[in-house]
Amino acid sequence: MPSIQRELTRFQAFLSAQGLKLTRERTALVREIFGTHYHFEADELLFTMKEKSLKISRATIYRTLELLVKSGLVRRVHLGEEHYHYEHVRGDSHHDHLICTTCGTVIEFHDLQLEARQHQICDRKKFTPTFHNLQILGICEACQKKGERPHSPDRVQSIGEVAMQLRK
Amino acid sequence: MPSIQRELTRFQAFLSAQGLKLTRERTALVREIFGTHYHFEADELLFTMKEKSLKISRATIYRTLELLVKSGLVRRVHLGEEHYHYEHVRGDSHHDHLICTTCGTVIEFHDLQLEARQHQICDRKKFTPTFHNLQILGICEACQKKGERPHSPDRVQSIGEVAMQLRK
DNA sequence: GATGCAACTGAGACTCAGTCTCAACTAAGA
DNA sequence: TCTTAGTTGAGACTGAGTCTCAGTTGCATC
Repeated sequence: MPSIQRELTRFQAFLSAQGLKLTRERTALVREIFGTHYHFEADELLFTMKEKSLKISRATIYRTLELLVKSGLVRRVHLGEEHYHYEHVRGDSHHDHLICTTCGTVIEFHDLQLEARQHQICDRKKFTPTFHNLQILGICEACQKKGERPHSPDRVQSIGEVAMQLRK
Repeated sequence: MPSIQRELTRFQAFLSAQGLKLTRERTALVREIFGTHYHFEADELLFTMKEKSLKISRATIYRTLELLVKSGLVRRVHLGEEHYHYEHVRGDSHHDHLICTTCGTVIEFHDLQLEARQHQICDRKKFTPTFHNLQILGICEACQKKGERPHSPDRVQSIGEVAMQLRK
């Protein structure tokens, strides 16, 4: 069970440092986010909160997510769909994603050798990197066992595209 | 000067193979795309065509881009903004991007060692990759010389975000 | 060159994620 | 308890992209 209390305390500290308030809505959202999801979407939250009869408007959800991102508790990521996804920020910081195009599972990884090579490439191009973003799309172990075949990679260049094809 | 004629011929071949037609609008778009831009956006095209008094509707632009992507002449990529970008497909196939967050320059690169390491990671996770997507954000050589400082990378997790901050 | 017709086009309505506005409400310090 | 700045929800708005449909056009055939 995740330590929601710790997240709430950190969020409150962040808010009061900014002269902002910890409201009923913000508390409910933090509980929801850190209580269950690891990767989640804004719309998903909107839906879950409605289901739990906690009416929280779309504007408030987006506003709270923005604050959570600013506070460093949550991170905004592109996981291959058109829209944003969010994920909890934990002790370990940067990581990249393997995304299963069949079941949508997201596997995180962090590889020093890969990062080192990226830095070498930047050096060679005299480019000073500040951030990078890598997603690898494919089929996860479980789906392979179920006999899923990879979607043809030909012509497919963006994950958004894969995601769109999946939805059809 | 790029070989627009070759692209046009290839596009026409693709179209007629599908029982589709090479119209005035499609020809104008192919000329525009292969005549100038290397990386471009749908909206940019809409604007340029209007400037040249070649009235081509938004719907037609998106439809033609879809056909160009299907024909393999053009590739759809996420270059860090909310919306899509497109790029010419040349002989060399896959590559990744270095994107300057100051001036927007896009530098392409392809690195076998990097790809090999990605495959190793997938192997270890028993993940079958079909496609990947890597953007490295930072400051290009020219901007460094102009004394541009990198935008703080802290909290910044998606390029979309960087792009949005740039626009403000 | 004329004809037929399937494919194509533009205008504008629509969608969907996300943002903005504003009047009514509320957390929290004094 | 009072005050007030910050917050909320409803709904209008935005911008990229899609869809629809009536009118237009490329092109194979005669």
